[in-house]
Amino acid sequence: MAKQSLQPSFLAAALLAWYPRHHRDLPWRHTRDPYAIWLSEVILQQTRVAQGLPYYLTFLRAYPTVQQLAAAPEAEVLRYWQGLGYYSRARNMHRTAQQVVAEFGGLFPDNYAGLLKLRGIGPYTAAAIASFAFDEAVAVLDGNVYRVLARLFGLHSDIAAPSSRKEFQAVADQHIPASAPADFNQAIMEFGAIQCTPAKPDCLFCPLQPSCWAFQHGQVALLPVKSKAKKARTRYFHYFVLRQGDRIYLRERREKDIWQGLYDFTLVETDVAELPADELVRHLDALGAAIDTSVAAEPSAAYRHVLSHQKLEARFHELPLTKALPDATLRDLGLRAYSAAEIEALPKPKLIANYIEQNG
DNA sequence: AAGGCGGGGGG
DNA sequence: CCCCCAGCCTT
Repeated sequence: MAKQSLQPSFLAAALLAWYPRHHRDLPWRHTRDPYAIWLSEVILQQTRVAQGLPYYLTFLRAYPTVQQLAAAPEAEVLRYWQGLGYYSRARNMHRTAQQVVAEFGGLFPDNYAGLLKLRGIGPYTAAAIASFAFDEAVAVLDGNVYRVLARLFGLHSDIAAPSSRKEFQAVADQHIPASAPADFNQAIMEFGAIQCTPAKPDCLFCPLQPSCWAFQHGQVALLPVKSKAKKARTRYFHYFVLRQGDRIYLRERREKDIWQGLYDFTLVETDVAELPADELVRHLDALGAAIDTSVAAEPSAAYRHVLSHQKLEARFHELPLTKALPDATLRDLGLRAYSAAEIEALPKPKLIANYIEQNG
């Protein structure tokens, strides 16, 4: 078969022909509302469609407009985000909603450059909103697009390196048609998600197979080039589940660390798996905690929780209190006693939500 | 440029 | 157990 040259109009035509026959029917593809598009794109930034879809529907029902999101308490916004991860996305959305309402009268900027200035909106999300909501001809560059372009054109730059962006963006911008920027962007991402997948791409039935550099050179499995992330470190968390009656003490995580803005129990972190017994006693004394030692139990088995950059090993010490913690302790540690209903409404890391679900 | 930030699915 | 999936912000 003769190799075809991959001209801009040819690639666009092929993708635009492929898209209507293969694309998934997803709710955010039926709206031109920049607010709804923004929400879907932020959720999809680091989340699979199957995982993000229910969150999109629930979130949009809770906050149908940017005004309603802006007026919500941050903890409530985070509670809707619970389980999705990368919680700075929700915190940034909340702050940007407030800015859009306060400074722009509730109207989003209608172009790429204006959108890019907003907190939490980077090159990808700005291009997505600008093209989907406002028909601006700026190409999106996400993981799918990197992969498709690397294979089609034989681009060997490391896609994990920030410096590669310019090269890929230039190629993508060269191929996006001014007549259908939104459909082109949807199509090339969907093509990467369905046809030109990371593993075992469907080259046999690919309309671009004759003009695909990687296929013609037997390098489909070698592209894109991507340097490896470094290994995750292990952290050991020793949680104190301080209970008084049917209430449990929790605190908001405010430090610059994982799970900012979410609630968990007070804890001691060590670099060893087991907390030495004398360490436990010392910390409880420091808390001013009056523990019912007749009920106090051994710590739980280890709960392993894997993040992309950290491996957590958590043990939970169930500690029934005979009286409330001293006010000074509550102040120092930011602790407060919450009822079960209050705890349900608080945003919590998956690890903590799982533990409470299993242990009341 | 490098590091930090969650949580899934599949082999 | 390993691998893969990734955009934005801060430093």
